[in-house]
Amino acid sequence: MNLLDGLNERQKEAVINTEGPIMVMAGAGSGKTKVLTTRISYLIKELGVNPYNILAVTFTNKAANEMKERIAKNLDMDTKWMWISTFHSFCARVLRDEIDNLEGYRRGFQIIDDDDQLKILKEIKDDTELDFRPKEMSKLISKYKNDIKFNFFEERNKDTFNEVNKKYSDYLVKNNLFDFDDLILKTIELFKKNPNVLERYQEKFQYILVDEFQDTNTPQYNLVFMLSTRHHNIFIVGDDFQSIYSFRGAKIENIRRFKNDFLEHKLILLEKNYRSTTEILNLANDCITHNPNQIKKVLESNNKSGKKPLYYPAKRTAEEIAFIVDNIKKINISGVPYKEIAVLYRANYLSRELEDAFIKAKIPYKIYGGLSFFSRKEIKDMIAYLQIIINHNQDFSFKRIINEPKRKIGGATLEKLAAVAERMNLSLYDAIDFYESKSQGAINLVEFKKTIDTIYNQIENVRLPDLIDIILKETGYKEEMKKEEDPDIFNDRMDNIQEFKSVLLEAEDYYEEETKKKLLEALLADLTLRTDKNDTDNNDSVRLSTYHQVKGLEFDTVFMYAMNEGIFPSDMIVSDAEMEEERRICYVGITRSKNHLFLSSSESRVKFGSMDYFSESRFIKEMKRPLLDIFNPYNIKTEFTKPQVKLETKKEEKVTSDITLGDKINHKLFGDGVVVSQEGDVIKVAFSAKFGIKTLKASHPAIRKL
DNA sequence: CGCACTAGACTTTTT
DNA sequence: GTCTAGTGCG
Repeated sequence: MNLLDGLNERQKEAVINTEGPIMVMAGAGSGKTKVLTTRISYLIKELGVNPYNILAVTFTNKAANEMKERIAKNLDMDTKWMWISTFHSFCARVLRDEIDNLEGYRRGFQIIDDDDQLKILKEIKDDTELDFRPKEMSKLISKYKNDIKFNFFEERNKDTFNEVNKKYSDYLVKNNLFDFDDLILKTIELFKKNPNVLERYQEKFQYILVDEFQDTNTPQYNLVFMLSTRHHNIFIVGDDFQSIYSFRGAKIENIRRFKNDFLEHKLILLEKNYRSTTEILNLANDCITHNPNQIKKVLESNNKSGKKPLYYPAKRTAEEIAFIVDNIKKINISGVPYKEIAVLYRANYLSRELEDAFIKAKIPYKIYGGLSFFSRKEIKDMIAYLQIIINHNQDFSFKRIINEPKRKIGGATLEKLAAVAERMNLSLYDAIDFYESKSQGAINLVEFKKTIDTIYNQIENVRLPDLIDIILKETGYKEEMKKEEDPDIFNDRMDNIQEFKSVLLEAEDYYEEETKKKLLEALLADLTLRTDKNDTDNNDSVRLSTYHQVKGLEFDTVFMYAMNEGIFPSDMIVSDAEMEEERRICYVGITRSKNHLFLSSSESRVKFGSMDYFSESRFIKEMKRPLLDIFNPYNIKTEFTKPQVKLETKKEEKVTSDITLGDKINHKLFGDGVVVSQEGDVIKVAFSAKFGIKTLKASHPAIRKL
């Protein structure tokens, strides 16, 4: 089969124009991934380019893996070793190979995540007189590193920042650690200070491709720019309409910068949308026209027609949610699997109220967001153990697990040990040999060292998953877990560890290093970058998540929940530029749907524990009415009335909700009856023979307790 | 050292 | 409402 089959003219153009800088502006659903993967396949198959000479960078592991898979399929070859990766793992890979050229760092460096970063900052706070909030500081440090502007309220805060920032980066260098931002920055530093190294990579990467270009920040742009100056074959794909990560430093201006840096570039527009119905596209196009500073661009319809998006302005969240639940059921019965349905919202806290309703309605769902698999405590502990086993000198990991499980090695003992290490210029682990004391602490330290040595001596002879079992047993970790946690949590944690073991099993095949130790080294270096959420189980459930998390995905049916002013757009927005980005988030939401789109709002809702009133989102107000159908169960005018009645409704709900099993009640229409079942607000009532058993809402005004 | 209690935060977050 | 960081006590 020909690679180019099934591509439209524009897409083909983007594939076969292999030489020189190319900028592809690809609208939502216009076949961007297809173009990227076909282009790489084309380079290899038709032009005979060595895969090693191609570099493709993305932002998520998921996108990188998907590209690899598609190319593997196209060319029927193994692609796991190709340079198709996230910005961060690309940098990690370069740094691992070139670390000797980077001053201050050594082999076996470790990458830390946000959690670790916070820990270090707390440590700095405890060790100094500096007064700051670690969480706040970590945000500032990241902003600083990614060239994001920020202001200090007071001059002395600036001094504090500078001092903490200095201490923090010294800490990282001393402990041979990189945070996520460092991976990019230090790679740039490496290239700047070693022109010969840079030249090698410039020479190597004859073809460079960048996905989601509108999301690149300044350092990422600089990195890509540096690499491409030799061959100039740089291919970027982006969509300024979908730029929603400016808070992470992403700069739409990079598109303009690219035009200036590569004046001879060729521009290709992909505007033909293959995803959504005409009705959905019309709404998306209408939405984005309200951004004054956006380049005009219209998604062309695929002439696939469907239903108009349906908007429900509810009075109460309960009604709004009932609308969603009802429609999910209907859509599902009509043949759409749950996993093709998504309920999207602006912020994670909005998922709670939905979750309760989904449980009651017995709709399978999955919430995305929250802790990633690799940031769970037990997993991080296991990683730290592996780290310390193969590299005893990792003080950072040492500190994490020295008293985990509890070995009665407390702050005092550790401080003394740190002093010894400092004096003799040793790692904490090696300093144990010189810790001269007869205290219990000393005995415990030696005991710990023995345990680690015992495990170390076994690594070459066992399979990696078994190594975890050995750690669990030898260190007493499992026993302590069993003792400390209640059975449910214990089982949960063991399940996670089991999952981790399967990751290790996979790794044994994946990596080609000759010793177990080297294999582990390579794996551990990658692990922190594997933040993909537990995405593996492909059971059929509705997806609940934020708009940000579904960028790049598509669903048959999308619900846009809580379309209220102050929620979406968020009330944290202050500038016009931010409001435009907020509108782009709305655009991203709309364009996720293929066939059905539902939007809803509620006049009253509970935010942070207290009831409040919200007007409908400006994004709804500004949508041209003919593009939307309004759902109106009461058949009254849909203009919002001001909420005088609301407090009463609330009271009523409280008064009547104490109806439970066996209660006698009166219903305005059905007369007297007895409650025969109750599940939350949902009750079943046995009325007289004429009406039989009815399922009702306990809080309904027609019901009165007798 | 580890707990229990209180005060405060609470938008998004590809890595 | 719910989580978590920080404090203070046993």
